[in-house]
Amino acid sequence: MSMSSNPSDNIPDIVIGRLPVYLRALNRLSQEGHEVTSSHELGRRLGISSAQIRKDLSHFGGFGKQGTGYQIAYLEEKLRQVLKVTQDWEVALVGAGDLGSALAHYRGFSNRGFHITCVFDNDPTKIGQPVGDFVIQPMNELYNTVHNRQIQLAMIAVPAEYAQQVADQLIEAGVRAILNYAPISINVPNNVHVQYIDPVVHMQRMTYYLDTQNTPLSLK
Amino acid sequence: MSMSSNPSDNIPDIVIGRLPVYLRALNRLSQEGHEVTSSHELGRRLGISSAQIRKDLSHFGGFGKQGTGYQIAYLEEKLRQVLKVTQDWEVALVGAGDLGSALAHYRGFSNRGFHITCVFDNDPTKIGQPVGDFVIQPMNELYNTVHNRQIQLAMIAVPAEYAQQVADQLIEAGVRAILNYAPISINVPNNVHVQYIDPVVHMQRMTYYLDTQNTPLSLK
DNA sequence: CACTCTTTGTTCCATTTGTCTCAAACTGTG
DNA sequence: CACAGTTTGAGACAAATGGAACAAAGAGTG
Repeated sequence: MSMSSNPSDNIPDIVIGRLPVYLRALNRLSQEGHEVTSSHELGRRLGISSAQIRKDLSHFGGFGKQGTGYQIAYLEEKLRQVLKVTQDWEVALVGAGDLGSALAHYRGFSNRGFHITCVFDNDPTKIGQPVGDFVIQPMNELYNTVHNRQIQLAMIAVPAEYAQQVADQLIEAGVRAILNYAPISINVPNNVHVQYIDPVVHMQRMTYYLDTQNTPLSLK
Repeated sequence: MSMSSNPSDNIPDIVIGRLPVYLRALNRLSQEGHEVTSSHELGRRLGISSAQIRKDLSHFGGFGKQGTGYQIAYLEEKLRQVLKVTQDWEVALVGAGDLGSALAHYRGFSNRGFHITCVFDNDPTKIGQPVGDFVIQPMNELYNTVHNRQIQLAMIAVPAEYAQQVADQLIEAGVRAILNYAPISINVPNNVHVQYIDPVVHMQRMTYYLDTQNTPLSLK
């Protein structure tokens, strides 16, 4: 019973989805010099009820102590174990346009355990060009590179019309989790996970709540 | 009763959150030359049950026809009305680093109705520099610019340690919806909406489901 | 050591969310 | 115009999610 993070426990996806947010808040708390925290403090920072935080964490074991709260360093370590981010992960990037290049240069990945170690594009003028510490490879090298290195994570940063076929190729090569920046939904088998980042979708989720007013735009 | 998108109906947030995804799929269907679709077809494309799509849409009125399905152009228009994206929206961008610059240059916004029309940064060496069609403004101009133009939408692309104070300034100037790229949770009043984009969080939501294996990394 | 204060983890309950089912409506065909 | 085949939208039901409440455990105080 001391085993934590047993996938057979069938933890709801929605709970897993919150854990990275908790982890991020804990990182910050320890950066700020704190050593202990409570579900109440975390909840206040995150805008989540303290009961929910306690319940979420209790799925994986009792990490806190009554009367005291949670030892931040300890809880961070435990959450990293649950999320499997104690190890580093290699990530394949497909698409070396504006967005892909920005992702390749983004400094926020490596210090949190994700390393883009190969970049693919189908544009002949880009192939061979350096991006970050690597060289852009042609698409026909995708299978071998990803398969041989057993890369399980990929980011898609190609136009929408290519996203599905890129996803198919990645999955065939062994990728099991995709962060999709292309503005389109993709179909994948049940054992493959997808997360979507489309800024416009995120914006459209908020405009519903705003006041309509004819902002006079001098835009062509 | 012919009014759609009455906020007093109190539509669940989770329903609103799916509408932009439906809209995106409809855009694509019409691009592909289709004129009608069905909840079944949409569901297949999006990996969502057809019943859910019908129920979500029925919150806003009967947009379909039995035996036929949905007229794509009509449903697109209706969803745009519900989401209030028939009009264009001005967006303020705070932070002109790598990420902010990439956002300012991203072409995917304007053709979907979002226009970044001002950019702010606190770095004296950046102020006055052109970014896209605009010039980077100092932070002390934020209030007047945002307030005078009645800008309701903003993106935060500054380091985590500045995100909260930037959010506070934006809200004071009248912003009601924030797309936060800073890797930190921010506290806002109830009438202000926030969406988060943190690629690492999205990645960490997937590693839980992957096989741990010591990928031998030759990374320092 | 008694007493107060704090906080966790669990259980129970209310609410929310999603799915199933089906009557009614529409199309197309012969 | 009858009939077979689709598909919507609504209502009933089931599953999931979130929150309230509380016993138990620990810390601090005098």
